[in-house]
Amino acid sequence: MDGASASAQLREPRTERGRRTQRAILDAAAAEFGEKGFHESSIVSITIRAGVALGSFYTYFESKEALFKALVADMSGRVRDHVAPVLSAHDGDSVEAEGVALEAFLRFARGNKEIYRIIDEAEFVAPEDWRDHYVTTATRILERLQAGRSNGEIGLEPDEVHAWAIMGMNVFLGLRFGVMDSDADLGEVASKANALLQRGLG
Amino acid sequence: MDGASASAQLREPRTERGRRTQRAILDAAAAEFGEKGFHESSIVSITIRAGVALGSFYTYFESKEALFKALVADMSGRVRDHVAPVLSAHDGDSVEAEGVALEAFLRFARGNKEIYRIIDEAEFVAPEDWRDHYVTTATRILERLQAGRSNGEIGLEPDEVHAWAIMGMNVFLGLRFGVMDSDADLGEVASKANALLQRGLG
DNA sequence: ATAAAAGTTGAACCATGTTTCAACTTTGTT
DNA sequence: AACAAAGTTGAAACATGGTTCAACTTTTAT
Repeated sequence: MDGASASAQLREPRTERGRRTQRAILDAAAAEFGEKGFHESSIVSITIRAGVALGSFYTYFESKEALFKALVADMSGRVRDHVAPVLSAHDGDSVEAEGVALEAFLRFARGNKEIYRIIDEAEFVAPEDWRDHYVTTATRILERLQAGRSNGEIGLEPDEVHAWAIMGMNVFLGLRFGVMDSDADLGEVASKANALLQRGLG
Repeated sequence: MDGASASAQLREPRTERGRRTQRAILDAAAAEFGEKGFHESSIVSITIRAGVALGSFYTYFESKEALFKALVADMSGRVRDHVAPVLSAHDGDSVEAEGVALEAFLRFARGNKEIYRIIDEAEFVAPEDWRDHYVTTATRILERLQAGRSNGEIGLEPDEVHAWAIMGMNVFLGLRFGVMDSDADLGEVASKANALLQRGLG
């Protein structure tokens, strides 16, 4: 998490020890929120898990909500950072690129189930941040589609509708095959979904 | 809400007056949960909104959670009851049928934003019920696809992957164009999404 | 070595909001 | 009309858990 997005919080740590403590709280919180959700999680339990005293929490975070928001920003960035390199390494067709992005996303979801839940729960706990995350994601998808369109690889004028449709598809597939089911073959899921995008049902 | 799905609750009302009170609580709760979400809503506030005393709540509901669950079951049924007739009135191609279902769903979402939020929030408040809702919905989609496949109207062997992909698409389009944006032309959204399913991006 | 700055601690404070309950009122039945 | 069953009421009990704070320890800088 960078300093900019952390504006709502208390002081950033000034020493190495402080940095470790803040990190421990952040990690403990990710695990706790991921398992129990925001409201079932408690600061007491998070600080115990982090191995620090209750009071230390307020040295680094203004409130339970501020912590959650910091986490959403952090996670949102991590998803992006996981998908982006896979995407820029790929140099095929741009519809295919969506399949590659989906597979990367599915793997990320499976490997980071708690992150997935945190972003989802932000819809209710931190609606602004949730909205930002999905608006940004949809915009990135749309930009890719538009690039593909000018290449002539895409047969229709891409639109916000298409971007949100693809994003929704990805999110639900992540939930079903990444999070709910740990055994599904994610490559296969991605390629089936991609075939749907490529050629449709008809 | 029917008696069967209400098993977790307290007594069903035995008189007309009781029925009215329970209904008032249910309606007030739908509005309140829809606006504020589960945790920001309070029973005090719900009963005030319903115009009944705090204590009356416990005549009809075991707890705040039981109320929420009753509501999820109720809403889930209402979505189904809104989409089903539209679907059975339609007798065209089965890919087209998905477009019709989507448009009905979008209209429902726009007209019942609170219901939408309640089902979504159930992922965290009542995970079992949430799961039931989406598993059931995906199953219905898959059955339609399979029927279309045996008609020869669908060019691939349909799968849980396709069902969840379509469902995710629908949910996100509902969120973006039904709930977040009250002006979008839902017929247009549905037909763009349907064109995507019909012929793909390629 | 020393002082200031940074960080740590956990008990106590406090706000919020769910749930209980016993007295009371209305409705249905004979 | 008289009784029982159903429903209503809201104050008070209760639980939970977020937040504060003043004493204390560690780190950093001079």
